Amino acid sequence: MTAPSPPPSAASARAGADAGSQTLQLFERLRSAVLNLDLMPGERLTERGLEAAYHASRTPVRAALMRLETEGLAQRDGRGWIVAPIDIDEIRALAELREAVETAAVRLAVQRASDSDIAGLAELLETARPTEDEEEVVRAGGDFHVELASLAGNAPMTDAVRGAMTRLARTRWLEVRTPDSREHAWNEHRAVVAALRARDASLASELLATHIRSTNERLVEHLAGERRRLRARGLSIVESPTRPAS
Amino acid sequence: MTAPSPPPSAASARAGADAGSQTLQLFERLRSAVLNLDLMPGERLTERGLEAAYHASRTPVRAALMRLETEGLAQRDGRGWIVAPIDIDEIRALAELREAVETAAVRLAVQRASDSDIAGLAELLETARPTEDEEEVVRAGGDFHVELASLAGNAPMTDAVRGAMTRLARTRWLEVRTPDSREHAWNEHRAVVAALRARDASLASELLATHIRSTNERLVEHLAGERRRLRARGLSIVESPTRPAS
DNA sequence: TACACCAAGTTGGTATACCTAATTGCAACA
DNA sequence: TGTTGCAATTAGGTATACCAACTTGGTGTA
Repeated sequence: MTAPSPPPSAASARAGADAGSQTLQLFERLRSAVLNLDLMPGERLTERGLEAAYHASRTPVRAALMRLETEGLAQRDGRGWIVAPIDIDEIRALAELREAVETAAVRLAVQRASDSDIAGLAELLETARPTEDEEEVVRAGGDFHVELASLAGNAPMTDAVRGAMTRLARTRWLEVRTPDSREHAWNEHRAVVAALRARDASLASELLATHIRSTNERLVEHLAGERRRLRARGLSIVESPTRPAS
Repeated sequence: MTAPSPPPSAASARAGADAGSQTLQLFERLRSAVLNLDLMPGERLTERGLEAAYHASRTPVRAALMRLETEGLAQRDGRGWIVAPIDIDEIRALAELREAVETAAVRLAVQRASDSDIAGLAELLETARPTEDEEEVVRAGGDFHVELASLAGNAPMTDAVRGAMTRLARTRWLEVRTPDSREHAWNEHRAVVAALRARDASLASELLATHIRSTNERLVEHLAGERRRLRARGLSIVESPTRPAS
């Protein structure tokens, strides 16, 4: 196992220095490595390997792995750890969850969001528009959905959406490859904001549901179609039999 | 801090013996202590105190605390830890999340659940009926909703419902105090199963939404009303200003 | 009496040593 | 040649020592 990110030059063992910073930084670095596919889905992770690669001791490594596990980015594999595989069934399931939660959230947002809240969301959308940087587009797309959900003023709902977007983050970069689909998604986002601004809960909800569903369908089709090609690039995509419960 | 559960008589430091068992047992004991209110909401937890009280070392204590944090049963408080307070706004928010997720789940269950799946759920309901033990009723009530959600065959949805029920577990015992409300909730559960059996998605969804909403309203009213009395019993209930996001 | 200041204790963060289970490799034997 | 068995290695689980930040209590001075 090699260090996916350049290790800090002087990560000397300053025990206890600026509390939590070490653990948080390590977590962020591991998280980025997983999301950037520097650590490939399905890859084995060993605590001692990460310890060496990131110049941290096992305690913060374990803490980071546990946090990654709760985010669905790492999993236990027997006694050990693996980077969470990309699971096409999970992607489908998360889309269903998102549709349920986000449509409910936007209905609440219609009631609760202030005009300035909505203006802020619209602004976020506008500033994200011109970006050509793919990574930035993906991040902005995820942010939009999280910000939209947050207008419901319901923290657990926001957390649920954020969690789903995190789990989907590694695959969503696939969907924005073409400028077409990029433009398409952006227009749908704008339509949702317009309906929200018009305080039309049913329209906003319906537009959002359609957006989530269609975007996900394209993504899943793409993933299934490109499966062979992606595998050749070292990215394996599993398809677990639908498990009724976790 | 005293040991809320009887410490194991011979919890000698058998390092590494039966892997994970120590950590899991500690987690379960801490979790039970929180859910049983042996550790009171808002109470300070220190890693060294728990280490001493439960005869475990800090490593599994920290792991257990981190897991409790992801379940919403413990929180960071500055550098330290506290048992998660009972937050009436969080309860309201979780009810909204549940309504969104569970109604969507039951609609999916109408399409996907087999007759035997539904029969199993009905059986769970029947066997839970005669129980007079309050704690058992609460557990069964939570189990019902989780099992119902699981019939959608969507693991993230099931996890979301389970997580919400866990966060609500410490307050739900309040709602079943009267045989009336107990009976009431049980009847509503039965009606949902009947609609599910009849493959009537809209009816099942509507019944479930009403059930969740009305049960939660009763609970929140009760909590607000009994706030003073509960505080006298050492149970403080906070009401955080609605935070738009976590 | 009030307040500034310092020392001791407490606490979470980190590093690391040790334990046992599981895996791996090789060798001896059938 | 295939299989069994043991030893070395690896890896996660656990215990614990040490660090720095923070808290607390008391003391001495203004």
